[in-house]
Amino acid sequence: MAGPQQEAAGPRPTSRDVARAAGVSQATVSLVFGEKWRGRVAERTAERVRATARELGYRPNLAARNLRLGRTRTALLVVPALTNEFFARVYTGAARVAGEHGFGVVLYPSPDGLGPARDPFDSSRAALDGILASSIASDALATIQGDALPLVMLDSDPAGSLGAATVNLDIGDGMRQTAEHLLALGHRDFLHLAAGVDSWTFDVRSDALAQALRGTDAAVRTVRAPLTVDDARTAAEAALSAPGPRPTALVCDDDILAAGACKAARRLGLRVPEDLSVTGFDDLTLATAVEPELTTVRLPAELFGERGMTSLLAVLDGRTPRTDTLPVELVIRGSTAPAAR
Amino acid sequence: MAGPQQEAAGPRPTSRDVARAAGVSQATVSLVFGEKWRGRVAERTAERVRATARELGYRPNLAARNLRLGRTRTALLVVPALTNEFFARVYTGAARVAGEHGFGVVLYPSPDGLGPARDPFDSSRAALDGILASSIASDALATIQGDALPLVMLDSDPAGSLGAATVNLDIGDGMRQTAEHLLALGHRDFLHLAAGVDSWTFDVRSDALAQALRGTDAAVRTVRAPLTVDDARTAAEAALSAPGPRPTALVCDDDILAAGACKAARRLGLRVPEDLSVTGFDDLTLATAVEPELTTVRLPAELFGERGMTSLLAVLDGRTPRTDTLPVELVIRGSTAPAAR
DNA sequence: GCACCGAGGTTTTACGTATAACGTCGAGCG
DNA sequence: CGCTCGACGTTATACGTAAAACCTCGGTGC
Repeated sequence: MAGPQQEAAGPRPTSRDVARAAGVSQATVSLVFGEKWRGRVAERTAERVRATARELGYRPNLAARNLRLGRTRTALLVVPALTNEFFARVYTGAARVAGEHGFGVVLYPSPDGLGPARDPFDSSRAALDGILASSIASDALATIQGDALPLVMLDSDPAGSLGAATVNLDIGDGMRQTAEHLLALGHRDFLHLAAGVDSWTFDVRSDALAQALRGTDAAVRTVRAPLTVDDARTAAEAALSAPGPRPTALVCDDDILAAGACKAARRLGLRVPEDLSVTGFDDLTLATAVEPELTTVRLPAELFGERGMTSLLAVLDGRTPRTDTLPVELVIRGSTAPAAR
Repeated sequence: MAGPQQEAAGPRPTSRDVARAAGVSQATVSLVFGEKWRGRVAERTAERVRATARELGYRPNLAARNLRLGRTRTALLVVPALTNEFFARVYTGAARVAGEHGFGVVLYPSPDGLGPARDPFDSSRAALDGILASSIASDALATIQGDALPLVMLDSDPAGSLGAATVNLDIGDGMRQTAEHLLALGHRDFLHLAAGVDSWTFDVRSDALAQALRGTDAAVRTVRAPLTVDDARTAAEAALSAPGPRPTALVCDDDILAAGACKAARRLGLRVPEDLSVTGFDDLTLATAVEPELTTVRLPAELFGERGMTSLLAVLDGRTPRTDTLPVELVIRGSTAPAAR
């Protein structure tokens, strides 16, 4: 417990303190800690400096180093909400790559929106080198815009691009795979349960679904709901008990919506998948926790974050990152089955 | 789109550039941006400075400000994994409070462990003012220890405390409420499905459960499993099909484990809750997504993070934070029922 | 008429580090 | 012996900001 602590509190020791105690100049201390002392400092001296530093509990002052070097090795990740497992996984991937390159990741503060009174960047932007932004967090984009920092977008609308590099998920293809799977099972009456936010991703999914059904005799109706189990259940319950022919396939934009839809079905006395096929998106933990397990489009969330951070690091390095689109994969489980006759 | 951009790239303008362009001294610019210019700078001048700054696209250099002020308005949050919804919610609460006080939050890098080769603090600790650490992330604690930074613990073992302020969740009471609920339903044969990591929180839960059953004729057996749905299902399946009398109540340390346990029961042809009562912990999204909805102990995750950050800010402010324990609440849903005779 | 004052600035310095530029000194060599 | 050279350090400076200390000047009280 006694360890290498110094005499209680006092201000943190600086490189100058270490230098004085070790009988060398401040520059030498800096060299030793800079990992760039090959041939500049004798091993004996370096070891003495390190020992002294340890004794004094010295840690280089990051703020000073950042100022001196003009870079901070910190990137900002902008996502709507970490409580959504998808974005937590994006963060995980991004943070891993960042860490491997000695970078830290800061999150856009207060994802569920603190009052718009303050400019959130003013306070919580620890000095940054660059920004990795999910386009879903649309409200934050305006703030980012004014910024002259290097920017990489995650899944941005190619049309409305800011000229920034982008990493995409092939959401449209996921929707296509889903539709073809359901068509092959004989489904013709689709209900599309979409997330409440209206963004361009809604259009991508809707268009892909419509495209896939074109040329068939299948029809689709769309309902929107906020991204919670309860709201999805309510919306699905209403839609499924509406007059007219009941859909046999329920395509959801998210596993959370799908889970809610399954609950709605059960309340209405419908069996999944016998009476109603349900599909999701993301392949969250949720997808295999519910019964039946969800047929869903697996999105490579970690990889998404990794690629995004890799691209950002490339930009910071002066290189031009390739703009690529990550493939997605339909995972067929127990929530889909042949359409009832 | 043309907005207040300057001539393309070039190095970012500094306060000196703004000063020169506005015909004032650098100090004046600093005063204007310091929000502390009441009576020091005439309104006319201040407005002129602001206009010039806007025109040049000036943003104060955070690294320099941090160095000068000796504080960074940044706190580190140490949690095991953000993909666990509980910790994502802790983050959300902490980030909200931090944001309200102009603080940013950095996360301990690469929660699922990058190679131990590098000291993770070296690189990704953006210059910090303090640390908020969940004691669950035990491997990180050693690293933190050497640090002279202000520290607040989340749910720390009171015994092994580092003398740091602590915010606690009353996990033991949650377990007690669970046990009493099940006892009242007539259950006498308990199985305790615990998370795989062995930390002091395991002891807290085990002890509380044992304590609650003391004086009754009930018995409990314990099984451990890693914190995933699949592992929990496997472990529960094995335990439930073991020889001897089958437990009627399955107490899980986490909703994820409980979800896995429910799947195990279904595989074995047991109905939940008629044949087997199952309880969880945390009250995650999962808890109401599965069927039947889980009886579980709701932990105030956001509040937990908020209180922790509030305490940390108090410490940074030189005040002594009160060490309190947050109450938890058993939420009774559909996964528990009277014991079968 | 003069000391005083407050408003509205400016000059100067310090924060802790990294590194370019500059000694110093003993060894090697023609 | 004088000269160069590499190894090992040191001195000096800059990064961009905040703020203490210091000027200047017109108005005021006596």
